[in-house]
Amino acid sequence: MENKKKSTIKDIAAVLGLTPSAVSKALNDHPRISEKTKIAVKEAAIQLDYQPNYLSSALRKGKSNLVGVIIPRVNSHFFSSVVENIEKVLNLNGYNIIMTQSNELYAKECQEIDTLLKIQVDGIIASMANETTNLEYYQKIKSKTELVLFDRGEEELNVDYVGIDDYKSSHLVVDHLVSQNCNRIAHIAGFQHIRIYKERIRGYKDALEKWNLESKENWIIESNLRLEDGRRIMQQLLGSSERPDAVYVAGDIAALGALQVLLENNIKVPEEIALIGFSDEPFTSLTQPSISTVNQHSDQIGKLTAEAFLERMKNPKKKTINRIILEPELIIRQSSDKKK
Amino acid sequence: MENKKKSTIKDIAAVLGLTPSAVSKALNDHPRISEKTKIAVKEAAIQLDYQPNYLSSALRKGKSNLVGVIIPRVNSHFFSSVVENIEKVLNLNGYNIIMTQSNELYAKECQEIDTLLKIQVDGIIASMANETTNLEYYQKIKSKTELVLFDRGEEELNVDYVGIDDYKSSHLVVDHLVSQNCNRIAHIAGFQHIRIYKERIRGYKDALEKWNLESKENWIIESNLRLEDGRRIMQQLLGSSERPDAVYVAGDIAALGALQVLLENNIKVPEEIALIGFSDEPFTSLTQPSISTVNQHSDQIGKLTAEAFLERMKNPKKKTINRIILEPELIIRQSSDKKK
DNA sequence: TATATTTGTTCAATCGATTGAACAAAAATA
DNA sequence: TATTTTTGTTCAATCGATTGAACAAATATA
Repeated sequence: MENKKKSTIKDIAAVLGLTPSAVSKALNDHPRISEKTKIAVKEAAIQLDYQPNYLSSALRKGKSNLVGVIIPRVNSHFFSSVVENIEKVLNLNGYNIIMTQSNELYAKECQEIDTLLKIQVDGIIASMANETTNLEYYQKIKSKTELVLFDRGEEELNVDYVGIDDYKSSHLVVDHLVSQNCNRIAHIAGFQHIRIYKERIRGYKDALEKWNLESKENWIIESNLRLEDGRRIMQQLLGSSERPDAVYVAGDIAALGALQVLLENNIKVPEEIALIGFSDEPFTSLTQPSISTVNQHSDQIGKLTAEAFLERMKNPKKKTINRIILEPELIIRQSSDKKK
Repeated sequence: MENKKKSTIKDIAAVLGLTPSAVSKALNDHPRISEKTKIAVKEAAIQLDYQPNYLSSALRKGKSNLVGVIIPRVNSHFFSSVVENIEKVLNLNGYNIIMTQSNELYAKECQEIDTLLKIQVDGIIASMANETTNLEYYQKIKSKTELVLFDRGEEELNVDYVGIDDYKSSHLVVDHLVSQNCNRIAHIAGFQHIRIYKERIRGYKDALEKWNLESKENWIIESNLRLEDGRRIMQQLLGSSERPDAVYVAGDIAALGALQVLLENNIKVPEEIALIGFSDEPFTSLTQPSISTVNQHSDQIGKLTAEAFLERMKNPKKKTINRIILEPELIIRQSSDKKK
């Protein structure tokens, strides 16, 4: 009763009295095959519910048409939006993607890389886990297949990259806070060993200097930027001798944690302390007050990353590296907008 | 300079002066191969950084060792936790998973199914999209490969299934609310065409009846259970002539939306209106007040689903269907706990 | 010593699709 | 009519690993 057999070109060939190779060529629109046979073959293929055996053609062609995508976590609007857009572009070009998440863990990331290499993907698009400092596994990818990075990338890997201008983002944030008459601006930061967070810190410091504002070392606190990190650090800032009048958080989730603590302590946001997050996660517009944040253009990043990947596939040994840096956009919401 | 060639058993054979078949057998611990050769071969394999070509062995064996997992969305703790646990169990058994999301859309789901079938997965584990009512594509999966469902499943598909007792969950919720002296209990529900939501509604009605409570039809409102749905429906309930004193929401995100509206209207939770969600998403313990909810044992569901799948793979033509139903657990938090 | 058994390896076919070369038939050109 | 060109198809090798059968050598048994 169960009829799980799949039909092959052989079956089609048998039905039409042709050879498998003629069928294959007909399906692939080979110029030497007559229109008549092509039509007959394609009809028979539909009749028999023929699905090409991906494994065999991939083996023969030396190309799986699968692309591995590694992201730190998927329950983030930024990453899932990027992946969605990568998928959209790659699907149009005949690729299918396999999405995996590292959960920000180095060990998991290594395991995922091994899996992807094992199933012979044609290339890997990745954004590195927070934990990752050892680049060995990324070197391994490079030695076996193509690699394109987005958002979280390391320059020394010397691969194609798409991201935003993190340094400039901090300037946008600080400039805006200054315009709101803030002058004691703290920064709940990500870890410096990750390039994007280092850049945000550098931008933050330079922007403060630009405005002749004090830059206190204990106003820059690095963390994993989880919700609980935001809460903990905000509490710490509130307890310090000199309270900031604005906090710039390098991630929205941590910013939410910080906001929770502020509200629990009956601190008026933005009047007493203004708050700005990073990434434009959807919930930032839903909180009370809504949270100002930086839009990273996840859709654009996804699209451009996929295009960079396709470019690389077309030209695997091109020496020049493609680095695409997008302009950040500050989204001003209630948490930093002191209307006069 | 770039050295992206991968070594094959041929290379190993050449190095050791053996034939490829001897190498293959040595690597697979064939009994007829001598210990000495096995050791030599395995050593050479490491030396040459040999990775078996997954495509060729999959083709030969007629088995890809890939399992497709389709979930409605990944930015939900429930689903990502289930997938994580499925992956854990399947990895131990030599399978790799390909995770895809339908985004609750029927069209996307169909597309993902086609992709998975195309790349010849050995089976598919899925939880159906909210939108899905046409089971044609799931029938297609059944006709081509193995299928196991969890959480969102349809009985008429007649496949292995793992989920919780949704009917009983509603009883737990209502019983608890009654114990808190609530007697006007509304239900923000999911759509009836999805079995789990239908069961929750049925349990809710029966539990009300059990306690001789009025069951008003306009206190059961179906939706997609997104945040905005929760907000909209809560507003609607507040505006109605007879306000409920408790609201049972069939999803945590919608419950969060409902809570936001309650707080915005300065309604005391749980004193004036008690609130209970569903799924035990992590944020439910972080809100102020924290939200009571139903724990679906996502880790267990993942583990058991994977095991059901493995069982099915071992015995593809077994006629009896495995239906595993777990006990729900009510987690009482501030939003429904009126301490005496 | 002759024969049977065990052991270690090679041979050759296979999975399904692809592809350049070969070939025959039809059409075009000289 | 003879020769070249075009067209439509088949042949055979290939991708890399697997596997049953075959074979030779070593060992055991009669």
